Amino acid sequence: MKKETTSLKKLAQELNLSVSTISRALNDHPDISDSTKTKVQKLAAKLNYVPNIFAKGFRQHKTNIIGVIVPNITHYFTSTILKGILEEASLKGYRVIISESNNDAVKQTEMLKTMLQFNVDGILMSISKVTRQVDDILRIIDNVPLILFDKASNKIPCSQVVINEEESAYNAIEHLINIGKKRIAIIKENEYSYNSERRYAGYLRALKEHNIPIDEKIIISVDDISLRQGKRMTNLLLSIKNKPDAIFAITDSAAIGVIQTLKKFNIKIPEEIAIIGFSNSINSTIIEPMLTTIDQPGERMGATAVKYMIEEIENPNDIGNKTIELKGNLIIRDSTFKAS
Amino acid sequence: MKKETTSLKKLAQELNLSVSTISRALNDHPDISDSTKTKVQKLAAKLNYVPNIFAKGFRQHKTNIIGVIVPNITHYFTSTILKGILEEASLKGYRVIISESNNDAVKQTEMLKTMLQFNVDGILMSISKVTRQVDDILRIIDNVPLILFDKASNKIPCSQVVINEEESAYNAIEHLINIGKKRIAIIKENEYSYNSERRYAGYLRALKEHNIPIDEKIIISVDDISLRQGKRMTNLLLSIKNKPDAIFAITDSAAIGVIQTLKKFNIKIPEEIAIIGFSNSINSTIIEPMLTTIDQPGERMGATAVKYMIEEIENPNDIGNKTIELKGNLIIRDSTFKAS
DNA sequence: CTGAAAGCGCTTACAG
DNA sequence: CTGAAAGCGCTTACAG
Repeated sequence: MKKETTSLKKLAQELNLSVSTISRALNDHPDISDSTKTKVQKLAAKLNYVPNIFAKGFRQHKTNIIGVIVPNITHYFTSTILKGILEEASLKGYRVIISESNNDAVKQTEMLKTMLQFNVDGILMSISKVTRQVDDILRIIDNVPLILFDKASNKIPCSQVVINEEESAYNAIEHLINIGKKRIAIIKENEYSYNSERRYAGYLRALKEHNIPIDEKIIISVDDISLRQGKRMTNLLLSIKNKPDAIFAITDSAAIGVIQTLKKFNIKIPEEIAIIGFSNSINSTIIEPMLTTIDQPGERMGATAVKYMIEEIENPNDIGNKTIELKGNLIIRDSTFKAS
Repeated sequence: MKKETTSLKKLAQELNLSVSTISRALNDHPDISDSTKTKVQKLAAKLNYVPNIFAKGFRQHKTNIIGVIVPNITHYFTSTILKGILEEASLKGYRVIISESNNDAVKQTEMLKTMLQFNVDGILMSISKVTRQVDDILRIIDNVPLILFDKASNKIPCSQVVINEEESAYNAIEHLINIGKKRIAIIKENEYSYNSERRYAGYLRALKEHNIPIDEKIIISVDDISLRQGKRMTNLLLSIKNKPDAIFAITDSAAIGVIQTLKKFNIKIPEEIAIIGFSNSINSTIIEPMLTTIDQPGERMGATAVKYMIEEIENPNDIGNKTIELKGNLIIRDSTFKAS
């Protein structure tokens, strides 16, 4: 049973003032005398008054809630982004409603609709891998500010906060070239995926700029870029006659599968085959040899997305359409370079 | 700029009916004729009507929002619990607001207050490690259903969903005894922590029931139970004259630190020293040797907590006060038992 | 079967 | 400097 909560009305009765005056006093309105203000504020504190955000939001068409949709909350990188979102939002007085799309486009649209129903002030989204139709998403944009992060899309005209995926991948490949690797394989995603496409583009550009021929036979695409697939694809790569001398797996977990398989075959890492992943997940320092990878600033990404979101919420006229790129950072470890 | 949304009023005007009738038709009220109902529902669909949950909730004193407070969203186990919470809540038509306490008791109280301000229908919480004062929490209980999960407290009279921590630890220690270990160290937490206390209790009971003397010298307490501390404490354990032949670290990350240090000193695992962790995190299968640990059903814990929560929300008279224990599952791997 | 009216807790233009 | 009143979008007891 909910206890009776103190409302403006109650405070008004207690002090023999009108509800309007109480409201103004609590909001520090310039019209109200200081003596009244302190009187009201004291009583409010004493009676543990908490404004009813719903009534307020309902009245002002503002809820101070930001909706967030991510494919999978249990991915470590995603959870660090969420941490950044929560922290920044909390600082600015916003609450966050989180939903998972589970990489299901239909569910994603559903979530978007519910978010609208909850009158969120804005939506932050990392789009599902299988989002082919963006029509549903575009329709939402009309009603409420939307900002995409991490898994973005150039088909959607809105602000986007991403990692410099292409450049990071480029740097990774260049590092492999610098240590003398000449035949560099990539394990990427099959389905259209923003991250995969961008990293693949960086891979291609690096090879081209260094005049290394591109060989389709060592460009491997998989459905889901998992540890298990990393293992399977390594078996495949080892079976071709002209083996690669380096493998760039576009996620850490796949890269770890690669390492585990190479170790099974007693292939020397990095001498025979070097490996690079992407994400700097915790695992990348636990696998032996430790994995060279690209660190992504998750918390900063989340905080940045929230900042731009609040900007748009508070200035509804200039809806943004810029892409903010945060820098990934190549972390060189034993899987590409032996210190000793 | 928000587009004009369709309200009951608009539908009413369009159809020359009253707002009351529209409301009833949409809610499938028995009083309304079928013909009116279909007419209204068709137009609503056509005009893309979405009810304003705030007006509704405001009116009915119900928001269909569940508040969730956790110490740290980036802990893998926590994120799996959240996944379960999100899924179950979504199925039942509830949204979830998530906040992090960062193990800060003051912030935790703040979060509780904000949750109340947002009129959440109920609060699900995993309490911060440093919660000494539960007064603030107890005050909240009066206003809204509260259920604790994972990090619980017997000082708070409310339903709690936890793992059978004590029994799981007991099983872990018994397993060590079964493989012939006689001098079993534990690395646990210093500060009061529900999980640590329960696991420690299981450790003590197992030793007692198997008539193994308890030796304070190999009962190690640390401030934060991290990988780094796992390493440091292993150094300490190796420095004492009568070394342990097994180490139970109450988290996987600490256990991994233990393994890494033992490997550095070329100590054979599990022959010389066996190791058990707790959580079955992803890391536990990547470290070599793979870690024996206790698997905790995170998603099920989250879903269970939500189920009981909705129960309490919908039957405000019988506030629960039971403890639901989910079973952890000992997963035996190479760090305690060599298959070959 | 349908409608008019009150009210949820708040803010704000208007009046004094 | 303060108050009375309208209204945000909805539901529901009351009336017919």
